[in-house]
Amino acid sequence: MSETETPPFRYTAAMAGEIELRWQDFWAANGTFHAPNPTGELADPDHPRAGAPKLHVQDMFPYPSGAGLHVGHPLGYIGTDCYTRFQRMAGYNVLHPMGFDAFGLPAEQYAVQTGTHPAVTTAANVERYRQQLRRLGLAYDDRRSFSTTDPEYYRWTQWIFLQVFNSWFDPAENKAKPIKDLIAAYESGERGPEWAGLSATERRKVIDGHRLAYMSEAPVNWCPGLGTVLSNEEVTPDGRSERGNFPVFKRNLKQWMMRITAYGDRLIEDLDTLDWPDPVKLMQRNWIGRSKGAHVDFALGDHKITVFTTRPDTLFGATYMVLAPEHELVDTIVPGNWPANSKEVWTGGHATPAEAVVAYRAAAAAKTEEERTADAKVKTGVFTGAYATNPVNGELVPVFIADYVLAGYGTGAIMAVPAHDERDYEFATAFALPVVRTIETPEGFEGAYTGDGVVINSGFLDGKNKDDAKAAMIEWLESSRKGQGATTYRLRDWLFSRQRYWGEPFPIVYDETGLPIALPDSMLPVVLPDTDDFSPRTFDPEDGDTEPETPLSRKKDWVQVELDLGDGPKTYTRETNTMPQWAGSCWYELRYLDPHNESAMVDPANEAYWMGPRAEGDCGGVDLYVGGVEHAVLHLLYSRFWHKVLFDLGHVSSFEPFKKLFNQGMIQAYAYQDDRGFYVPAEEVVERDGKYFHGDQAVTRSYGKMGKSLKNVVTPDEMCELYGADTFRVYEMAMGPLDVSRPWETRAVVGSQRFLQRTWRLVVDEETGAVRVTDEPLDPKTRKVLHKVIAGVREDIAELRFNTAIAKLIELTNTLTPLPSVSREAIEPLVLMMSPFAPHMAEELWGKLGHRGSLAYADFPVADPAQLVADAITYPVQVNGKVRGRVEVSPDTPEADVRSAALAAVEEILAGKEPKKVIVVKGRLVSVVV
RNA sequence: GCCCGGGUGGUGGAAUGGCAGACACGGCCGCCUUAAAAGCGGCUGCCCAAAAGGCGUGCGGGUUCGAGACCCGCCCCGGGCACCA
Repeated sequence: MSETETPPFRYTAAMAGEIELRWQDFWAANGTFHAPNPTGELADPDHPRAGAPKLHVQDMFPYPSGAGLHVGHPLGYIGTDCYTRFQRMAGYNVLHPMGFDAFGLPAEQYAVQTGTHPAVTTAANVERYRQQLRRLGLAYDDRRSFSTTDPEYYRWTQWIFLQVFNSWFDPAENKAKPIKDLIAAYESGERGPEWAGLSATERRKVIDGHRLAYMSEAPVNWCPGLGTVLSNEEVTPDGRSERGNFPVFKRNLKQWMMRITAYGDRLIEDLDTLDWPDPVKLMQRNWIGRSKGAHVDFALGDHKITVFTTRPDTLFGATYMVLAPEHELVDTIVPGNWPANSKEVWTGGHATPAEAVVAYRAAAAAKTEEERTADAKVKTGVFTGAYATNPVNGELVPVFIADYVLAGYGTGAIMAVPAHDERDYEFATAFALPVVRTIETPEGFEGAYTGDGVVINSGFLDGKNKDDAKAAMIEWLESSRKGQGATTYRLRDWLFSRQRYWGEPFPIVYDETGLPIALPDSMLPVVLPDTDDFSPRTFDPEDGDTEPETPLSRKKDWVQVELDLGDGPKTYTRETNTMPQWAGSCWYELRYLDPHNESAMVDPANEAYWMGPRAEGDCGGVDLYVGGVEHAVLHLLYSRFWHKVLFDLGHVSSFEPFKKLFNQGMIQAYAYQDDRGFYVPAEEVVERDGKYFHGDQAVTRSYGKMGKSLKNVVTPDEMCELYGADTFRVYEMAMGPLDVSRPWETRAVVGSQRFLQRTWRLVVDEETGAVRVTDEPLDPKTRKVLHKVIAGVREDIAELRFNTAIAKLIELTNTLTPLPSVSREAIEPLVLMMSPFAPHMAEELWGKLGHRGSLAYADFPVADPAQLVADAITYPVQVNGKVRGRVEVSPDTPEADVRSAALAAVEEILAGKEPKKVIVVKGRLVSVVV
């Protein structure tokens, strides 16, 4: 292409670049996108949107990785930018901030490899991200940006930790309360007389046992390969670490936990107040895994085995019991010899029950998680030799151990009802155990019947239905002290400490008792100390018999600290674990509201304005939160939990952080491998006859994520260079609905560039640069098109349907292009409507049209309802479902006239046949049946 | 196995139960040009040489005057969960 022959005033990539950088400077210099707060440092009563209705829109902030952004990353950011630019013009005071989730493993691992401090790497990556995002023209309020690694930010992360630490959960009111209320209750004697007899240290232990953040010596997920423990959520179903894919071992270690299980009910029930995609709600419900039922005690000699069941109504059908192989009572109940009538299949051929148990445990332990899952259909187990008593009918039932019962769920023991539970049925079939039906089962039904029906063989429950029988049985269990109604959760408490360097330090020290002491707020932040030794001790990934060692524990001069915490200067030992990466992202939506407040996490007035409930029963929260579905459980569950604690303690007025959630799709790409399996640069591959070639070599195509190693990365920087940011933005928004994943195709970007060029050309003469717009009114037909487009575009953007909004703008542009003159009446609304998508070009054209300053606060066009009425309606006429003709009539034509006109239009096809039925759908079509 | 999504031209995708394929990419043709690029204009679901016509939204049934959309039964793809008592 010869540059010299391109018209001098054409909208080219070079011109776009010049315009874009200039407007980015203008916006920054004028603080165009600053959003005013009701109070405090960011209040601005003179702002055009001060006191206007608010709209808080937020993206899931990124971890700033060393690789920078590829074209897939900003999809959601551009989406929210288009949406918020539109809503700002439509009158809202818009909060649209961006920050960085900058603690985390990659910077630390890079530090271990290179010696570069994570703070240095992180700062450089954040700066790179900022530049890339700025180049896209994203309209953030830059005063509200922060990184989770800023000490001024993590000061408040630590403060929230202390709020959680200094609280307990009152089940009576189903909410968190200050721990000092609990201490007062103990001191007043209202929680029993024991308190008076306890030593100071014993009292602290009692209190610590109630805190929402507590230390526990409990089985945790120890990952020697990473040198750290992991939360349940960070372990994959096959027992490996989500990061790094190392083996994970269950070990008893003393760790910090957060009592998220206390919030199980509210985390489930409040989902109903949220405007979230159903699959995400479902994933949260499943993860929390609430089941309602009962605990039932089965007597066994002097012992009792407590089981959890969701089907207390079937207790009369419990014909055996199963304990998890690891259950603590197993060794106690095993008798010396097999009882007389033990079946061969029960004993597994072993001489004594003890031998059988040892052998089964060894076999179960040797199975990998994968084998165990794969064998799920084949039930294994062994008889313990013991019999327990069914409390409801006094019958003796054999007690088995089997690995289909999990030690970690419920009580690790079940009553087995083969007639009405599929797993129990399979086991009973394999071990020749009796099946007693307690619910009437349809004739000819084989297997376990889990449906509803009339209760039978169940004494006082007979004749009831399933639900009534459940309630009656729970009542009976409670009154006869054989059990009680109970709810269990799959959700476990949140393991909150990590043995890593690059995270928030805990604001906790230990005194000589070894018990934790919260530092006062005045000592925050506890700054992460400098070091050149970043790595936790890591081990052979397969060696589970290892102990964690934190990087901070090696900083002896930091760990030992002299403080005056009220009773004179004393030496304390600091907590050397750090918080998990989730901590910083658990509350960042709140800090955006009041980012520089030094006396509070957020001023209550600012929180109430931006996030407070709008109506009775409204949960409040961010109005629109956009991000990937991969955070459906982890991040979204943890941040909901923290938000509820802050709500209970009175720090926020909203009880959910994110009112509406939107999951954007992924931009994916093709990758190509040669016959050796090596990836070849995707941009060098050409297609011939449906096959793909790199040079002369045939290559195979695969489809998935963009990645450096796949050699298929396309960056927004390249797109800005080749086409300009506006073209890139329009392309990403036009290529499909925001929530759908789709392949990237660089060569298709040119379509968006042509569209912007055509629009530009409507205003600017490409040869002279002169503005071509006239003040002549539009012809009536074009005016109708204009208003129809305005109405459609408004609706589409409000519903996040950017692709169809852009299609309508293209249609309008294509309608205006062939007209002899370019009317201001059409051009000004077009420029305003394009500004959410192509903001730089729109600003530039707005200036050329004679306006001063930015259009960011100009009124978004509104359609004139009078113009939305069509002049004429064309009715397609169907005969037996096929279109055979059409008639054009004026919109107010009476139905009878439409009908006769339509019949006339298809007279030939009817060929004299009398229509059986004629249906006139007003404004739509006419359907004739013969 | 269970629970969610989703299958529409060569491609990305449009379509409150009412003319399937808007808009765009690609392709073909034309204008402009010494030429090419860019730009502009036209054509572009499939079958048939064309017209007329017929067939078309994963497959098979159904409801309806009318189904891409609703109902029933399958197939395929993507995601989540996976012995949770």
